[in-house]
Amino acid sequence: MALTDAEMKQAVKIHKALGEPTRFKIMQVLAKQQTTGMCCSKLRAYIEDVAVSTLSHHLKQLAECGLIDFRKDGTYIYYRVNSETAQKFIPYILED
Amino acid sequence: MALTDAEMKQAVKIHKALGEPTRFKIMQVLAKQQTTGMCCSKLRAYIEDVAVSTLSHHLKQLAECGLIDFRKDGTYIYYRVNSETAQKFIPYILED
DNA sequence: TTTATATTTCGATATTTCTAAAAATATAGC
DNA sequence: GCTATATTTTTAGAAATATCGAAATATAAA
Repeated sequence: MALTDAEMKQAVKIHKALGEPTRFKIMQVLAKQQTTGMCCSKLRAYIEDVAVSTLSHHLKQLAECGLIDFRKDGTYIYYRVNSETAQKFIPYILED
Repeated sequence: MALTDAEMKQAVKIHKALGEPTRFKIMQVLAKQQTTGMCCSKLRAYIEDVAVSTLSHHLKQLAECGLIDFRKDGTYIYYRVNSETAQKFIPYILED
């Protein structure tokens, strides 16, 4: 591969993001809903007790490092795994 | 893959370890010295200004999550990447 | 046994991160 | 316009982490 400087910085951010149990769990849940995506409040049902605001912070961090994408639809925002980034840096999370 | 509970915990630890620039750099340096391994003081020459004690802490953390192994030889301790763990969780770091 | 070198552990401090409540923003429907 | 719902941003405190220097440990060599 031979990472560029930018890719190395992204890699560190990605690992930092995944190095926290709640965010790791979020990624696992989203990895199973690849196609449709999932909104913040629905995601919350899958995650152990955590405030919505906290969840929002985590989602922001996952989005900032490129691990997830989102699309707005009315008042909802649907989040889903960015499979290109995931495939590149953490392929194991996409495997069944 | 379908990670076991223990593997998920290890994965979080691994990502936390790599989510810090100095430790990420250490892994990159060690990934190039696969066969021989490298001792703490030699490693230091490759890493930006950091105290030996700090380097030691980082190496301990990388070893605890299974990313690196070490072998003692006199007063030296040679560290090297655990390629099985690396291949499983962060294969990209082993490529070229 | 003394000296030198390599590494780790301890203790203290500075910084970062996580978390949640409250306030703010955005959109939809009435 | 007002109300309700979904989400984000702000703020602040608590907990975790990174860092270093000094002391401790381990081994080798003189």
